[in-house]
Amino acid sequence: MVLKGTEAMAAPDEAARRARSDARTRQLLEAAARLMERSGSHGVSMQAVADEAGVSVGLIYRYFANKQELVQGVILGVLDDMARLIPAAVEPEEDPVRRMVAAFSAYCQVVDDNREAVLLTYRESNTLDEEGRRLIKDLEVKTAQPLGDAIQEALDQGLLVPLDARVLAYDLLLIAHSWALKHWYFAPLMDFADFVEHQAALMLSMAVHPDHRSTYADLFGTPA
Amino acid sequence: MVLKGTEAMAAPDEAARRARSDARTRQLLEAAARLMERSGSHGVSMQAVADEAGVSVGLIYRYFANKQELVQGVILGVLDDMARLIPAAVEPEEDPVRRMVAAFSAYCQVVDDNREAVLLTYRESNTLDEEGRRLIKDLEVKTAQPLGDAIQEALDQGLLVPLDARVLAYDLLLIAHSWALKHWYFAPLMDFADFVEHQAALMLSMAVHPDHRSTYADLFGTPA
DNA sequence: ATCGAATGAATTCTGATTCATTCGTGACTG
DNA sequence: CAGTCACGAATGAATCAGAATTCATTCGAT
Repeated sequence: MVLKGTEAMAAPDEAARRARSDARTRQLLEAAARLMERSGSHGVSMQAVADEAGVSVGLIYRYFANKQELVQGVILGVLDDMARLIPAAVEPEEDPVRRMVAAFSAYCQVVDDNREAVLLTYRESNTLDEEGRRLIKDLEVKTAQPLGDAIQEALDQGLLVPLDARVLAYDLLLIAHSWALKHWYFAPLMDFADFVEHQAALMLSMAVHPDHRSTYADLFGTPA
Repeated sequence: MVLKGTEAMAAPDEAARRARSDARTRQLLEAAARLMERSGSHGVSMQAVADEAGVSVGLIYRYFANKQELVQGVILGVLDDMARLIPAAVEPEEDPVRRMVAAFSAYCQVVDDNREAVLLTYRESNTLDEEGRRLIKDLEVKTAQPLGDAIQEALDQGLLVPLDARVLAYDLLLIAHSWALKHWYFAPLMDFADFVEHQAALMLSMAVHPDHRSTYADLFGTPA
């Protein structure tokens, strides 16, 4: 009876504990992200993260085994955001070419919203262990998936010139990243909206089959 | 007379000193580059650099005020290589479109030869101070110059569709970098030669004016 | 004999990690 | 119902480690 009693209690207890623990984890990751997006993981001490989160250093070690795990958590958080937001943006579009543009725009938007975090991914992923790097690569490939799918669809429907969907998808992913990576170069030339429109127009003039260009005239913009 | 004598001596002395000092500087930078390209600047101690170069730690501080200056030296060295090699590769070509391809190929080649160093640039440039970052940005822009010039020439001769030369040049620079940045993704799909050909073909199908495509049929390759 | 070059042990700093201690809460008992 | 017991959560000062940097000393060439 006593045993059963503690078991019955245990379930809700356990749930409550997990909820509180998840909240703490999120709180710590948010604090770490705020700081690291500004100064990189090496520029941020565990003490600083603790201060930012309003807790003590020791507590961090209850939730993350060491600093590397904390950094990895921050990066995975950003990639998770992308993996959620991009499919959502693509979904409403019907036409494959318009899906391509939607995916690319959404990707750019997420990059713009997380510019520093994208840089963090490039800066820090090499400091992680093999396992961590694999996770990050897998997630990144996953974020490119909607774009790749749209391109493949468009190819299948004969809307594009012959090309390798995986390569084009990754080129575009990289160009979206470049809004963060080379912001110092692009930002003086154009604002974010121009960047997206211009790059999307380049992509389309490159990829869309000549027979179908007229269908998408509205997407081509008026460069230079 | 004594004064004049020491002055007369001073000139050759000074030259010899500078020569030896330059050699040391190069020796140290090469050792540092070898190590850092493998493990990033944070993974390499001054002691390790000294060992690799076969000198003592203290000596490094005679040539570089601190570690940051050493890291900065390594990065600037890579960019200097690029600034030298790329113009040389472009120079022999006459036709602007072929100059574009030559510049892009050369850029890719330098990236391939210095894959780890390119990564180093992305990883470490944020750890430098404002002055160092400015230097690096300036040099990077300079390496994109030959490509940008070729594009502008081609534009002026009406060989391309209307586009912004600066943006296209930087997109291509980034795609060349991607051979290092995303090597884990591209390398399983294709070898280096395929990468260059495929990406160059994409660029041309994007940029070359339809009226002139037939002129460059040999460059388009046969994708997918 | 002089002087810059080179050495490397000692010093200092920085910041990650630990752990003995305290806190807060919920449960049990008399 | 007050008292207190148990236990996980939280603290933060102390420890530890790993480098960066310094500097008193030695070396080698002119």
